[in-house]
Amino acid sequence: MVAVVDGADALVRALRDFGVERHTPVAIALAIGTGGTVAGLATERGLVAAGGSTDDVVAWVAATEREVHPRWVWWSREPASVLARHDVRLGACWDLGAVHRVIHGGWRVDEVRIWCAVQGLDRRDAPVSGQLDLGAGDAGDGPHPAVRADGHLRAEWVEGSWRDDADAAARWAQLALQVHRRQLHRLGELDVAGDPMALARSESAAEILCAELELDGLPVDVTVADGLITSLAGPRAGSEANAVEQRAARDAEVLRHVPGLGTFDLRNPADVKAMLRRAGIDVPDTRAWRLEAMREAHPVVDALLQWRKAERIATTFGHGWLDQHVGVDGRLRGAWSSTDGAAGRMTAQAGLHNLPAELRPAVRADPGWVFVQADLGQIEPRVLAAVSGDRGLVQATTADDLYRPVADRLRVERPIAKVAVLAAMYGQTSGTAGQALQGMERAYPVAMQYLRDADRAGREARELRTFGGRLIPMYDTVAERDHDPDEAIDDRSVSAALAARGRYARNATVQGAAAELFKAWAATVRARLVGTGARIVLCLHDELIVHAPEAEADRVAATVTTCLDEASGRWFRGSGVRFVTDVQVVQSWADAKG
DNA sequence: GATTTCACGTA
DNA sequence: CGTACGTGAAATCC
Repeated sequence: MVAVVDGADALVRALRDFGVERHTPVAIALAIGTGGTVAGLATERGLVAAGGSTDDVVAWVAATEREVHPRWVWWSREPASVLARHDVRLGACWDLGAVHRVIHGGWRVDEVRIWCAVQGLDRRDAPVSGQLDLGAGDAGDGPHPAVRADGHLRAEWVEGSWRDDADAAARWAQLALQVHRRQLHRLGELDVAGDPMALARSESAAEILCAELELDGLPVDVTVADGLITSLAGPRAGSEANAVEQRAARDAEVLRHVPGLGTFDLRNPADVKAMLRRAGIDVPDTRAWRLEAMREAHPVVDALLQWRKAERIATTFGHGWLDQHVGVDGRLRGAWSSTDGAAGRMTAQAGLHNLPAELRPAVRADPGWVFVQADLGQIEPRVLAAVSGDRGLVQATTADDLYRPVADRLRVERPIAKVAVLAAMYGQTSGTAGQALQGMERAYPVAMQYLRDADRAGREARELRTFGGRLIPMYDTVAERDHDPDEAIDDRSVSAALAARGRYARNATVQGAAAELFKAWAATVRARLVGTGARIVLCLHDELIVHAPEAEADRVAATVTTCLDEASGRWFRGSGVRFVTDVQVVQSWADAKG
């Protein structure tokens, strides 16, 4: 049954006919077509097809949000982007792609992968675009117009043939609802200590957050940015010839320290290595940390390191970067991914996640606005305490500075304790960490056992999930080496690869759980800020920046703190672990003191 | 033209 | 012989 509607009241009325009452907990699938002029909704009892102007359709969805406040189910974040562009920010959602990544790991996702996974189909058999859809799998009408008799999605539907047709959009939404049911079932089967359902919800919310981060952007004062870049890398080049001239001038500052030794391309590491050797400095590579120790050996080293710094700004974060990624409205925008390939951290492009500290003064709140900047303190060891349940480590989290009680327990200085804890989590065995690790083993055996189990799972390429239930993908680097005929497979390289996998798995369990907590926190903050002027404008692994009107600053700061308690309470229910955040209200990112 | 290597910024 | 990511330049592969 498909109800065709042409207004907000009609839409809500149609939903009521399907048993969806005001504020009943219900999932409604949503597909929004071309330009937002077409929307299809699906409930368990019936479908709704809506068509009109973009403003109309957006308004109808917004009305449904107000009236029903459902959990919106969609294939991907696209509807959230469309709605956000029209300033409609929804509350709860279920993103099939995000949940797919939880269940199956990795970051690549599309409708075909999602569908094949829940239907138990082989993706390689799926029809591809351009192929005539007349194969054996296509005999007669199936139960759904988008699904072939062999169970695969029809290529033209995957490509978006439904987008101009409200009725078809409703059918597309119907499939989303079907996938949602299957994902719920699959999550219910997972055997993990955490709460996969809660993870699915917060990972879904992170997708909306990404859509909004892409739209809103990070406030940047272009004038300040321009000044900083100019002081660090020189003025904006007026022409290509001018740019070449500037580069040559920068290079000359280094090369003048090695007169008569030949000419070297500073952008070519092999050339740089040769240059240094001529100057009497022999290094295996020319990395900064290695050259740092050689600063005194020859003046060219210091000049080179300074050159590298300026070159970095000039090439990656120079005027070109500013022009390309910062809009005329003073917003730095890049694509956001809610999940990286390994542990599930958020990633961002356009330099949002690796902006050099020197440029942070340019990240400024608008006049009359402020940044509420918050970061999680010592998140990884606290998360380790929670996921492992090590009572001693849990006890240590009651301190503002977790490393203090750990140091007391290990009977070492605080810096040693810190190194020991980090070494355990990262799988480091060399250096000064080795000795302190012995103490860790005695003091926190449960946490250490947890890490060792992860390490072993990684070495053995066994399936491993984070506390919340995300599958950690295992890349079989040993097998990959087998395919390289040039490389001898000696025992050393095999054991090195195994050790690397162990470290990867060890770290991914901790980093992954931390990423999940962070996203749950960010999602909670986001939900709490809907309806206010404040917006999350940056997520940086353990740090959150909210752009807020000055008058709302204190309230937002309190919200950020409260939301951490809420999120961690849901995440690590009853773990007794204390999570802490340092919240600051600042005008510029550079003013936030770590 | 696409992929790999080196380097370096962030957490 | 601590992990992850994105980016740019040059070398390298095809």
